[in-house]
Amino acid sequence: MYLETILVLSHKNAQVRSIDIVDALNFKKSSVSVAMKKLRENGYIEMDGEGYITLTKKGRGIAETMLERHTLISDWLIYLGVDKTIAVEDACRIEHVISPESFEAMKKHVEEAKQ
Amino acid sequence: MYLETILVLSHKNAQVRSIDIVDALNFKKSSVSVAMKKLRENGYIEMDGEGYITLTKKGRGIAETMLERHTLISDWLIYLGVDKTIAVEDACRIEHVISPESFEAMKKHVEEAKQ
DNA sequence: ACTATTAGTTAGGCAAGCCTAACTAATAGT
DNA sequence: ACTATTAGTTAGGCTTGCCTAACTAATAGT
Repeated sequence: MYLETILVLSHKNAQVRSIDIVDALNFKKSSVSVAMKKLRENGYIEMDGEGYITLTKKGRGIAETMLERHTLISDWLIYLGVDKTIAVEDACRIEHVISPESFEAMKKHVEEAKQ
Repeated sequence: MYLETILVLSHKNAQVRSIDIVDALNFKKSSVSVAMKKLRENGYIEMDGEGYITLTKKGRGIAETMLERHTLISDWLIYLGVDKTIAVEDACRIEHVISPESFEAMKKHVEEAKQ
């Protein structure tokens, strides 16, 4: 969730700080601060002296996986007629629980169905 | 999760006790005991003197919703070529996070696609 | 200079949902 | 009768992931 948000923010913002994540996710500063600490400790992100956040290779990989899942699942739900807001919320939750196998199968299916 | 398990067990077992749920879910007795207490307190199940469990109307409704979701999602993933074990595990998690809107859209799509 | 705002931190709380450990109570085996 | 097994309970622990509260430190407004 956090990694994906950082990736998305880095696309449109040039630089990403904790406060941007706070605004994006509507969480509290303290929650984000603690989460960033953990991501730092586990080597998913790096933070420079001014608090600017960059994804490590490891973190970027996960972020990209999540973003791909999110995009495909929400697009697909929207394509099926689901309201966009709901589709995005559902994709957000499904992307975290679906296995790589199921996602790949779904991806293949969606790509075929859309043609 | 628990309600759905109770419904499935009641189909094949005539009577359902906590221990049956322990075996079905591979949880510990204490976890199931605590969970049953909460379900009882919130009016989802009833337990008689011998510990036999029945779903209330409220509990049955939720159990049936979950089971329908579970069945449709896992069947669909299997249909897409996902290994059955993985499909069932994924369905288990997705059924709890998908909205009614998305599920209905998906159901419609799956029914059409299968013909 | 003084104050307000902004960014970030730590500490402690709380709920969910699992666990182990220690217990009661009833039934079954010999 | 005594013991082992089976079913169930309570208490307390742990992790995740959010929260509020109280704090530091730096920047901006007048």
